[in-house]
Amino acid sequence: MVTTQFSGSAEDADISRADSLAREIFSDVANKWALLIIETLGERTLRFTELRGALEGISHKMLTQNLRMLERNGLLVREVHPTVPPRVEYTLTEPGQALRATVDLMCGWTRRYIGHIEESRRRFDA
Amino acid sequence: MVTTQFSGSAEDADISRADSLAREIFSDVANKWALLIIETLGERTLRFTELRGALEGISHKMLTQNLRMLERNGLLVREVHPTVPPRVEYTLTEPGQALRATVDLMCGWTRRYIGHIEESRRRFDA
DNA sequence: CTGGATCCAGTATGATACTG
DNA sequence: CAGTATCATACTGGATCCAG
Repeated sequence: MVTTQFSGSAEDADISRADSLAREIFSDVANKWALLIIETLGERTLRFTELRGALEGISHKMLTQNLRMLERNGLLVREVHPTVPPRVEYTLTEPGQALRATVDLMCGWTRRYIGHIEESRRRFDA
Repeated sequence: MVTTQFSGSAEDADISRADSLAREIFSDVANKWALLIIETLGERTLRFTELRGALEGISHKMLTQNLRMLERNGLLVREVHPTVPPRVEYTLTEPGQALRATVDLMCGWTRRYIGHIEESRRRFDA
């Protein structure tokens, strides 16, 4: 990944820069709420409050922070309708949709191994 | 996922229990270090110190914590060789390997969109 | 409705020292 | 080498209040 490592040439500086950037992106994206937002927004465009309801358990602040972060990375777009009261909609971009595909797989993985894991935990906790 | 929701029947309790378990698993797994460990260990069995070297930036404590958590969930096995000095090896299980496949995709995603993202960030930060 | 700002508690994390 | 325990600290995340 992340550890791309071809090295040896004169572009070492570029490579390590790209690596650290990849790390940074990975750290941004590889967190519970970010992935859950991507997953939820994958199905359809949602407003702030709708999203918050769908996520269940996320705080106002967390949602805002993560949305800003995802917007900054270009994974979603924020559309403000200048009405009153304001109406703001969040939509996944193409990169966001692409990421969503991988999140779907993780969700599928969870469903598939949930039994395994529950059993493993029982054994471990004993 | 996570939001499985068939509902309506008498097994609602079971379903919501499964959902909360799925949530829990997802929270465990969807974090930077856990995924990076899975990814690194995917290539081959490693010892504690090797793993720590490969990850670069992780503290002794964080590594231990995450390894315990992954072991508890049955994503990897911890093999202790009773020699002196001790030798402990960590290997991905089948569920672990399966998860690794999805992490690989995330890594691929990062590589593919790293340019997009860098550009998006520049625009956003202005 | 959306979201920024602030305050504060709880937790995560790192450094260090110690054991087998 | 691997791992635990302890401690100090930074940071995260939640609650609340205010504004457009």
